[in-house]
Amino acid sequence: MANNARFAEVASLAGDPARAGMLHALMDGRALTASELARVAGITPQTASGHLARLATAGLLTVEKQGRHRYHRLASPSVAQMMESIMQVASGLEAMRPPPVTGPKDAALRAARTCYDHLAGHLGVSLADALVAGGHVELMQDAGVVTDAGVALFRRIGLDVASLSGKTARLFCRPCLDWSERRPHLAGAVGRALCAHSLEEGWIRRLEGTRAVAVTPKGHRVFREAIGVR
Amino acid sequence: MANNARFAEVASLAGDPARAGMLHALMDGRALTASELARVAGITPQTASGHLARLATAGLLTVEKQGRHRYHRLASPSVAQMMESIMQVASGLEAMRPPPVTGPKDAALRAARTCYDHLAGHLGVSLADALVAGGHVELMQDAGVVTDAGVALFRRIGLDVASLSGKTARLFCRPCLDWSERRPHLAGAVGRALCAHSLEEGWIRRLEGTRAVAVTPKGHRVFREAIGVR
DNA sequence: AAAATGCTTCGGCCAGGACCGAAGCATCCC
DNA sequence: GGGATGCTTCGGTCCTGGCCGAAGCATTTT
Repeated sequence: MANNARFAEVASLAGDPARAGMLHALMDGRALTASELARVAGITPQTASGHLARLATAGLLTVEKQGRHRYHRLASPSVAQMMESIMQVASGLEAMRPPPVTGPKDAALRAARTCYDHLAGHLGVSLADALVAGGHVELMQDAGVVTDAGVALFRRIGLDVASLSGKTARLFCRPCLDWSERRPHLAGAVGRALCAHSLEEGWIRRLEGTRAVAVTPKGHRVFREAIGVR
Repeated sequence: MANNARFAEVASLAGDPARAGMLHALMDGRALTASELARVAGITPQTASGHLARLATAGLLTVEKQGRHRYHRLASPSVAQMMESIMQVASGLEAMRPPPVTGPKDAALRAARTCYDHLAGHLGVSLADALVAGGHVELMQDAGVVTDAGVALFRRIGLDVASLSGKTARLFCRPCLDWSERRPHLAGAVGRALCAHSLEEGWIRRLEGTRAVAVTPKGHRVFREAIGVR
């Protein structure tokens, strides 16, 4: 079965610690240079170069040449979703394994981070909870929809979710199980839009070099007063 | 980052061709013995035993001892979903790679197969298409719902989907991109129920030793007349 | 031009792990 | 009991692939 070979190729590509580290670093959707990726993976540039070449020719990454830099990013959202689902399984094991070693950097990640294109961590889960509690979103295991009240709420904070909808009248969002909180948060078109909007409006901002984000004072206010978090 | 190690462990576990083959064989949700799995992977029982032990201690598989047989199955749906998402990425690459080598066995798989707990392949996609065309299901990229007309349709063929719904009034189903057809089919609670019901009613039956299924004459009739396939 | 920076290619080292044959336990059957 | 059958453990071979140092290109800077 030729398919099996491709499957194994992709999985083993993600299965090397150094490459996994680099892929993780790219999970926030940005493009990073080869040297930056070498640093986060803790390997020399030569070694990283080899890894990146393999990932690129396999189609997991796309490379953009710019001057003497080469910017790497995940080739598609489906790669990010694959990463998420592997994390999902990996964190599931964690439950019955040695205690979670939580460093200070880890704490920031747990508090709030981006999950490729949407918000995750404690912040992501809190937002989802508040939206569900307020009747703005209905979530189930496999899918979710934004209610009419939800559409109104999003418009109030300056986000026109109605324009995200395709031919259908309904507005869907995808629940995404959080590996640290073990509860669903908002992904899909709505989650992506909310995350992007929050960055634009300055409600959150990225922390240098990680996927972690910080909630600004303005963001605290909006999330609490408009959405009802906490 | 300790998480990274777990991630890499899981991915590399899936990244070995022999193990990938065994995991694939288990994607229909059934439990298989060690020797059966050794055969599908094309390796000796000793080698398979080692692989299975690793997969089990890592938590990807659960083992059930029964007499002198040991039955192995995927530990959880999240493992199946991980497999799906890796297949997704792997088949994405296929687009720009050598032509798909389609053997006769592959043809059966493309026609109709189970994807862990729901129907995929040409059959799965056709069913989804027909349900959407008939206004029984609304599908978008991230999620889908069964309409009132859909609930009635499912009841007509003896499937009480209303009982699947949790606390919410709505009935969700998850779209799952098909690796052979490149189009979405029905997964999630509704997809699972439809697949199980079809097996019970004898509309489809499993082909020995693979994930492929055959549509029976009775099944052809039901799918065509009640759901409007083809 | 010359030097610095970012990245890649080459060559060689080394460890992890995939594989099988043989042997050892269990369990079931006669 | 004796003999199949299913599975595992052990020991040993072999090869893939990850890693780095050194050298080689390409681009930008001085």
